[in-house]
Amino acid sequence: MAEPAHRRAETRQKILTAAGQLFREHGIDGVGVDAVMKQAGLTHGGFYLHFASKEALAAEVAQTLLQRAAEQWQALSQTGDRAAALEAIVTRYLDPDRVASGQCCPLTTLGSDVARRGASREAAGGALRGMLEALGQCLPGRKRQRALTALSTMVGAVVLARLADDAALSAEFLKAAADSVLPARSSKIV
Amino acid sequence: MAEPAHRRAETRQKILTAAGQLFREHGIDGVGVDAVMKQAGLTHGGFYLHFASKEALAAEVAQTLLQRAAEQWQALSQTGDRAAALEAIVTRYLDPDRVASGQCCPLTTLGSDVARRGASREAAGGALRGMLEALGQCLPGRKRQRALTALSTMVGAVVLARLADDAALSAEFLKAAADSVLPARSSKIV
DNA sequence: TGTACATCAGTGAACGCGCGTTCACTGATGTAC
DNA sequence: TGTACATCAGTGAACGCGCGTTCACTGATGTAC
Repeated sequence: MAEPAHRRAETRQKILTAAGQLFREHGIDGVGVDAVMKQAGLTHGGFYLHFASKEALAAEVAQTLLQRAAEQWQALSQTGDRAAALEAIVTRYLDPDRVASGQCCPLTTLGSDVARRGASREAAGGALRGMLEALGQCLPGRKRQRALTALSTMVGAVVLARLADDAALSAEFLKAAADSVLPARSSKIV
Repeated sequence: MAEPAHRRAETRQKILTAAGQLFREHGIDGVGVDAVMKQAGLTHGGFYLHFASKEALAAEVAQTLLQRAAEQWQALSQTGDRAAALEAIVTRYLDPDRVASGQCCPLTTLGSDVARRGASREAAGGALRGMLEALGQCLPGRKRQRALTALSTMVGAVVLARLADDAALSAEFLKAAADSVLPARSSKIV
């Protein structure tokens, strides 16, 4: 089988995945169409069979990644008890290996690219609202206030960890953020 | 008078200032040498009398802005009592007007540019250490831990405020971060 | 089952624009006499 | 004080590379008979 339409969609997906990886690693301006296609195992000419322009690809990548991130948080926030859900979200988000690879939150890796292009501004807004909602469901007390602070702390920690020039400082940021957002944890661990 | 050497240094400074403004606003890749020179009131040809390349300019801009930011924090942290110093640092950093303009912390506006270019990586590290030190001097208790968290929260709040697609959400992030870093304040204001 | 044809995803050479960089020239400023 | 000359910051046209985009072509896959 492998009907043509199916193969086509598969190739399109391969391009999206390749771009998602490279854009987060080197920024949208730091990656050419040819590099994306090469990573996807294709040659650059075929790109325009799947996307109208590089800018259109960038917008779709940003939107897809942001939406997926928010959905993952919301899924996690609805399983198990609140404390466990929060811990799952936070430890995954602040995992040093994920931060070191380009796999981490698109807010931190594509944030400035998105902020500057009008394109996916509202996708970013939607993702922010989704993530705040998910956090709010896991947090006790003044949910809104705490969710806003927790998200800021986590995003800041990842940004700073990626910026720090030595691994020890990076780890300090991630650990301090986790301890701050998960108050119970500081006694659990040690 | 206006000896030639003096004028030359003045022009160089004008270019640095123009670049600092434009790079923070549109990203390093989003601004051409001609735009920088135009903003400085010159034509693009003269650029290479002052800098070896655009990349060299970018490195110097990043380093200058990062260093200045750290020095300002350190200066503030040594004046007055601790609580006042902390409040001065935090309210200035999270001022909505400064965030909305490109004037805010270079960590948040040039962060990803710096992280990706090897160039000014260690300047960023130095700035981080300086800012943590300044914060630590103003905070009570477990200084290191608190400084790491406070910096993450403030940086994250600014990043998210710039990313949010509506002004109300931006303001929420900034206010929540200020209230979180300045615990006394939540009762003061209301 | 086998052959001829149609479709279309993918190829890779070529185009052209933008931008970083160079360079011959200008013109203002400071110096020598 | 005035004139001729030297210096050099700044000008703007031109160059060339990189990269986004186009297009004529290929070759594999599926269909008709």
